[in-house]
Amino acid sequence: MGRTSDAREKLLAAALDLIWTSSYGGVSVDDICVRAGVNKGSFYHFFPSKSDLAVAAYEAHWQEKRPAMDAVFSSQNPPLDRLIDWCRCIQEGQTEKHQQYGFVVGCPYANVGSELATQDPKIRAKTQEMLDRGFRYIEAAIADAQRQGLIDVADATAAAKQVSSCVLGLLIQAKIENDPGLLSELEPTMMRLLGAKMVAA
Amino acid sequence: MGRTSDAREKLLAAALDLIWTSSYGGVSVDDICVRAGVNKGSFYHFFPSKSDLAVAAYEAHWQEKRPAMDAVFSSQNPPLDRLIDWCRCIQEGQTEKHQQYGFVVGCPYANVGSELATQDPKIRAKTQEMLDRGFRYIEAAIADAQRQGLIDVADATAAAKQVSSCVLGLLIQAKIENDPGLLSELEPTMMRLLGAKMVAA
DNA sequence: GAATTATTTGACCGTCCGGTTAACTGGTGA
DNA sequence: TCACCAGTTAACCGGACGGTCAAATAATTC
Repeated sequence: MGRTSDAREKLLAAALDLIWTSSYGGVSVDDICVRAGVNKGSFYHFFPSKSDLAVAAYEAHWQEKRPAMDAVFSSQNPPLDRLIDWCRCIQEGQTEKHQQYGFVVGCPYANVGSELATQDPKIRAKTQEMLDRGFRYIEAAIADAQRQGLIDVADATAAAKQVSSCVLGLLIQAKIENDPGLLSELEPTMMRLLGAKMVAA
Repeated sequence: MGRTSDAREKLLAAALDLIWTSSYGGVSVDDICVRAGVNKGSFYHFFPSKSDLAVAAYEAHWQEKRPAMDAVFSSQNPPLDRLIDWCRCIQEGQTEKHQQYGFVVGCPYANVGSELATQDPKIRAKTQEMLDRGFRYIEAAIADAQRQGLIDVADATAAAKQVSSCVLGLLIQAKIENDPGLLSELEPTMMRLLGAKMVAA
């Protein structure tokens, strides 16, 4: 009944792309509509507000990236390799964006979270939820590594918190210095934090 | 010749306060003028643009905080104590802001840097400069600690980079979760990263 | 093919945005 | 004392902002 449309999906993709490479406040609803090739009226047919679109866009982005995360953090993969592979994914992803846009763009969730944490409770909570989903992968990998005696940590959950914070921090630093090269420190920082037993490559 | 005025200082203080607790994009020139009790015409008498005010406000903030930093990082203070004291300063500062405003506000420099890195080159560069000033204190403390055999690091500069990234990351995380309690991890994360020899408190 | 309904269209709204202007004011230095 | 000029005032600008709406349209179901 009624006609069908891909306008919703086009809006989600346009919003993610524009906000990620700029900022929430720096992108207008008109900008998003133009990029998506959709009229403003249609925008408000699908989303009640700009912030609702943002929340939906982050959810959609996660659903798209989830299979890749599941692959990297598969229990088939040795725990420390999961973390190392993930570091490489981040580094490659950011390097690609840097080549595309001329900027290190950072973590899409942390970007808006940091921008709007004190202004928009809905977006703050969503950002927290998104980051928590990533956190659980790290936590599981670290817990496995701990069980297998590969690392030297007392509390796997606390260590995972430290690791995820450091990743966030390095991404911000790389964004501010606009230097994707900083991300080569991702893996060594992580391993040092975990007291990983060094093995020859 | 001509009259004198404290409007400039009032504008700097208002801008820092409002932008820190909200965001660059979330605060208008009018907001800043109202808070400062100054007319818009006066604003543009002292500053050519909003972003120029922001840059000046961060510079002023640093000059104000600099004596405290010099005290904490004094060479009189043992190297690891400098870092520990600094962690406590951050924690106390953020807790105070949290009580005042109901929000963890994070690092003022990193906030705008992250928001505008891809949009405003002048602000990106200034943010990088501000963070680098802080970095040098850390670097010096870590180099001293290394010389005194208090920590286990190969490259003091690289270790300082890791430490400052982790601090930034923890601040972002605390802001997004709006929980100043996360900042109690500041010191343990740092010490772990440095391979500090544990001493009884 | 008719009835239904999801989608599209684009003009429109009031407000706020960063920034400008020109006339005015009053403290300061000579 | 008085000329000078840094600082103040408030009205003003064009355009962009997030959001609304009623009419038009097309796909789907029966």
